[in-house]
Amino acid sequence: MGKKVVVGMSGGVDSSVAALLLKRQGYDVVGVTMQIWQEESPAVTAGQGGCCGYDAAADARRVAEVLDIPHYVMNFRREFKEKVMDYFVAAYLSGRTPNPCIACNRYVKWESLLHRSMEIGADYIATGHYARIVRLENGRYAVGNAATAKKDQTYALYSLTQEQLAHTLMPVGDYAKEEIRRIAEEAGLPVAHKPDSQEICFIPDNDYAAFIGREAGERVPGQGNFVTKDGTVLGRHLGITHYTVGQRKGLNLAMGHPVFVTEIRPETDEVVIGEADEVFGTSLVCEQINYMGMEELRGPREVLAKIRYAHGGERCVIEKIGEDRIRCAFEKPVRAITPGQAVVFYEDGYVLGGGTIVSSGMAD
RNA sequence: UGGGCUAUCGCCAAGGGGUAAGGCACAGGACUUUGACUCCUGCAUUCGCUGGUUCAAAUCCAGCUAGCCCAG
Repeated sequence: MGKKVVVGMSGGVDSSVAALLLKRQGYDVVGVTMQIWQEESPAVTAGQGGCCGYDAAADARRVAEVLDIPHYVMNFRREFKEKVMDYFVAAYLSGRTPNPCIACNRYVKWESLLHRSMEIGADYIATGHYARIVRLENGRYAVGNAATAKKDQTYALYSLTQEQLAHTLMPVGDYAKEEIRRIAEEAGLPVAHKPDSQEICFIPDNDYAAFIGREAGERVPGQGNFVTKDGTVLGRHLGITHYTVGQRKGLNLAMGHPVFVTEIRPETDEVVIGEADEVFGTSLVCEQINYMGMEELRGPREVLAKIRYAHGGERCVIEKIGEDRIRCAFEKPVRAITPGQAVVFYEDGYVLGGGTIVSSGMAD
């Protein structure tokens, strides 16, 4: 028997094929579906696919049967609630825009799932992410770009530690999405044509402001003013949790031309509105750094940085400006640098590291 | 209550006799394992009200109403 690997099976095509590929490679594969959030009625979540849909466990079990591998369901609801949902709400309450997928990967999928998998004797955990684990010349592990830039998910994986990477497999990263679907189809997997996941899994109706309202109750900031950079009041807004930097829709401001959120001020409950060109910035500062491909950042270094999922990346120079603080100066202005979102640094197609954006700026 | 001006979609705004542009906002969809952005589609049988002229009026005429400006 080969090495034992626990595959996190979401019930979607990608993780199903991950299990299939690993089995073919000779691994001793165990399928595990994580229960992570309190399921709503089937009517609400029906049709949700991929990452954490309602019928996740059922679909995963059917796939496991076809693959003839054992399948278990592990309860991670407490971890998910604390590390993902609570973090998500707290970030919005303080005027930042969180990325729950990154938190879920870091704390639930890797910390919790990996630990429990080790406990049951696994050598690795595997997921259906479109990314590759690479070993660099400096001996360090890093997440490398998937074969298909279209689905690349390295951005959401920048926070993994060396230890975690050493015990992680991502077999799907070598293929394009179409190839994965074709493999699933040829193998007769019942989820071959299941739609891709999208939106925030624990907010099926996508009304995240309402979700925050239910979760935080009295703590939700009330209405405030829309103001211009120089303080002119343009109107009232529904509360800062309803907005994010770069946002245009839902402002209800008929200025004659599109206007955007350029800043959120939690201290005064103000949402600053500006022109399209005012949402661009040329620098940012990030914290809570995770070093991946590089062991440490000593001098200034030119890298490619992504400031959101699905961002093509922009050349910039990163420089350490404090313990756990990096400043990033972009070659060209980038749009909507948003506190709370992650910035991920790349070099030669792999992740050097990344952090959480705390502020943005123009010029130097 | 002397004079002048203006009244067209939620906001701004074309149109000056031939059968209601456009922008913003808004709604729906696409895209998307985060929020956004972006893209596509939709959005006044009707032009302050009432009459009149005309084959035909948002467009011309009259009265009314409302708002604005200048005088007082």
